[in-house]
Parts: sequence; structure tokens; C-alpha cells
Amino acid sequence: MAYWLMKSEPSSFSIDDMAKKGAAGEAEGWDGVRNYQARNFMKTMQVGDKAFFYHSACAEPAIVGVIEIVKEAYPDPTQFDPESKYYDPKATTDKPRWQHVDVAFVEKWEKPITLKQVKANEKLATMKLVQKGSRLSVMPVTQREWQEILSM
DNA sequence: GCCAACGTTGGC
DNA sequence: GCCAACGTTGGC
Repeated sequence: MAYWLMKSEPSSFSIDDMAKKGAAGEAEGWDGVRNYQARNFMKTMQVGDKAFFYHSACAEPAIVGVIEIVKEAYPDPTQFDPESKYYDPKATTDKPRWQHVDVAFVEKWEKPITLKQVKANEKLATMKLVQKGSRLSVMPVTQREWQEILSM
């Protein structure tokens, strides 16, 4: 079992949207990832892996809860849809370019762990999240980092 | 809204 | 295969 961090802009999909899905007993296809490194990480995800849900590009960037991988990587349908903003004309159903996983809601934290707090914690200096220039929207988290954040 | 950092595209 | 131009991410 592995740990991850997945970013989402709350203006498009927030932890509250995720919680609603959870309340309805539904999973969410983590679509729209258009970065090869992030895609490759998703391809290695396994059912049961857990991920931090991170709010990016907002007033208070923070880890706001936990989600779980419930379906391994399969082609992201938005790449084939000309109406979607994630449409990729170079992708075909025979040769899909983009993969995504399904995730399910686990928990929303009453007290998010903010990016500031992560940066202020020396033990978390190794996290890709706080490394200079890192823009990855899907990244691995070590067990040590995972535990450290849970303990905060 | 600014801008640094990074990724992708496409001409050569 | 190089690299300039462009687009995107995301913190501030």
C-alpha cells in the first residue's frame, strides 16, 4: 500500500464536492491530468492506496482530507470528448494518451494542514510538494511523511 | 494580476 | 536532437 498527494483547485472540484460524492456512495474519476509524470504515478497506483486531497491555486493552499484509490488506472474519457476542456486531439481510443484512477472519499479534516505548516516543518522538507518549482498534481508521499502529517 | 519555474511544441 | 516560443501551474 502506497501513499500519494493529489491536487485539485477547489473552484473546480473541492473536498466538499468529494464528500458529497462519498455521501452518495459514489467514486470520482480523477480526470484532467495532462502531465506525463503525474500520469505515470497514477498508473502505479493500486486499489487501497491512500492519498491526501490538496487544495491548490486558492487563498489558503492546504491538505484538506484523505481519499482512497478504488479503481486502478484506465483511459480518461475526457481526452476523447471534443466538448471537454481536457480534450486531446492526439488521443484515440486505440491509443489513449491519458489514464486516470477512481477515488473515493475517506475524510475531510476540520483543521486542514496548510502549505505554510508543511513548509515550517523540517521533517517535511523532503516532500515534493515544497520543493522548488514542483508543480506536479499527483505525487508520491513516503510513509514517514504521511505519518508526520497525520500527527500534526 | 504578477511572475518564476517548468513542460510541450514545432521549426530547423 | 536542439532550442526558442509559447502555455500552464500555482504561490504570493
